[in-house]
Amino acid sequence: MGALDEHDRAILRLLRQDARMSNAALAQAIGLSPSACLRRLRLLERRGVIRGYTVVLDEPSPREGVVVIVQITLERQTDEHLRRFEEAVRRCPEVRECYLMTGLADYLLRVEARDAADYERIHKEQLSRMPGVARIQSSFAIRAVIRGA
Amino acid sequence: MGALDEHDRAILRLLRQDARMSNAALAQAIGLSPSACLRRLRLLERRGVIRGYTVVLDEPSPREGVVVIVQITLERQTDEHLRRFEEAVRRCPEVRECYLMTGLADYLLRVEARDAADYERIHKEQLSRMPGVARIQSSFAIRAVIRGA
DNA sequence: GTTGAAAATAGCGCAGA
DNA sequence: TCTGCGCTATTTTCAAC
Repeated sequence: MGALDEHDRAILRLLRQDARMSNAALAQAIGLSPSACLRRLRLLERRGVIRGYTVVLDEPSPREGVVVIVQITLERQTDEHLRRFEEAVRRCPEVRECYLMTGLADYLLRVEARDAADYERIHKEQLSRMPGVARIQSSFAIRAVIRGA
Repeated sequence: MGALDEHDRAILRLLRQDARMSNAALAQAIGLSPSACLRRLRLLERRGVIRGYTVVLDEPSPREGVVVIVQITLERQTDEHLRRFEEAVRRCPEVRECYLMTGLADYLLRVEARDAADYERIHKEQLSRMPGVARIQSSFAIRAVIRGA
């Protein structure tokens, strides 16, 4: 049931590049009729393969921003709790990386903010409001020696 | 020039949640006519504020290898010690990111290895031999939710 | 920023391989 | 079951105000 065929993969590949392209253009690109293409798309959404669509914003120039390593502990570690938290974290553009970890904390995040005040906003408005969050521990990077994306 | 007003921010906030929502719905949500809303959207795209749109998938594109978050404490934090350590860490290709941190540990690294045995080799032959290293604490990532470079 | 009209698109039922 | 076709409501897009 969980198998994606060639058409499904083509849909995902194209939408990754431009999620706002019309279904008509999408259909033509993969060589299907618009209705067949749309039906596949809705099925991918309903199956949960596609969680949503988001805008890619212009990133603040990497030298200016401040990097914060955030360790987050959830109240519970059930599949449902993990799933809901991850869904929220994927929608937060300031979170550049996120790993489910072994050890004390559940998640390790790399967050990029413009400055300390901006991080305070992200902490208050985004991180602390994510579902199931029990504890947030933030460590500021003084300097990047080797920088990620 | 670079000022985003309340309407622009509303557009970005809504598109972050669902980039495929229709311009008509977007316009209604922010209280503007569809054409005014679309003009703002196109302007945000042309200005580069909006870089693009992508689909949020259930799983990040799978890549091979295991991610290990490594916290390293140095024996001393003098400039010379930091410099020599950083020089060594830059030469180690398995270290994908490295930050000088506030808090308990001095450095936080993201290391990518092929598997656990490969990480053991990196730990033994590279990390533990870096100059001035007092303590190495490794945490394995179970899964990448949002993946870095 | 708004209105309105024309073109394009989405979304749905239905029939066929 | 999945595809393609036709139809209608909705949406996009552009012009004029």
